[in-house]
Amino acid sequence: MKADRVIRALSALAQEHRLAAFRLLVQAGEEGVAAGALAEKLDVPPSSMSFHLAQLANAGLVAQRRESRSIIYSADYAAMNGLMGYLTENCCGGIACSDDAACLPSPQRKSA
Amino acid sequence: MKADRVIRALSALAQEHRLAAFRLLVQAGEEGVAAGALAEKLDVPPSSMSFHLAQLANAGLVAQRRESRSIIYSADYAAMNGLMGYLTENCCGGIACSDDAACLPSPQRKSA
DNA sequence: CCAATAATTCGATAAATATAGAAATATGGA
DNA sequence: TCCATATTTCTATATTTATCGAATTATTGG
Repeated sequence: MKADRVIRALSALAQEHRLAAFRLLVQAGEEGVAAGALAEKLDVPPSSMSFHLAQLANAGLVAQRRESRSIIYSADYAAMNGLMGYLTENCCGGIACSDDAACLPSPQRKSA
Repeated sequence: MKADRVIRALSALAQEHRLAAFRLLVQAGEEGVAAGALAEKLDVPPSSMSFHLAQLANAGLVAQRRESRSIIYSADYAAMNGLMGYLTENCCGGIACSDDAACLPSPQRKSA
């Protein structure tokens, strides 16, 4: 993952409503949630919600698909993984990285 | 980890120089890096670097200690873990979370 | 085609953030 | 004490971001 994209992802998540929306999407799974439903659940005007969803989409954190009149958003788990990986890259300079308290469980994991 | 603190952490990381600084600190480990060394390495004026480091510290992502004339910054790995955990909480609604392509390796991990 | 629904884009304004020079604060050594 | 070093705080300015009503675009059903 490139630095520029990581920053867009972090910026996208660094906002109350977007963070809340993303978490709802993470929990919703592949099925996703409609834009309007998110707006209602978060008590945000539709135009504001749309603005925020556009940022999440631009950062590649969510996918969108039309379903009849609604536009359904869903979390992109691969992007989320990429973000985590970038932050923890070369954690601790390789030393003591398996130490429970000091570092992440599996910082440079590529796949299961 | 509380939402407010998560947002401060994400905001802190969502900036070119701060993200770069944090990554250097993550890689440096417990030893840490002096403020001036970071400023030089990132080619940022000392006052700007100080501003950015203050944000990282305020977000709880880094610790600082004085060592003679220098102030040494180091990454707080526990905070980083907390951030990751928050983002992936209840990933996929519990379904298919072990699936390699769909979700994180160990999203709700509490300790090793 | 027309009305209703769902969402986005536009536009104007308010608020927060980044930048960096200058001044101030701490530390260590001669 | 005086000077050099290391960093932070102050201050001003430029830039970016958030908000949300109004207008616009897309879809469905009558």
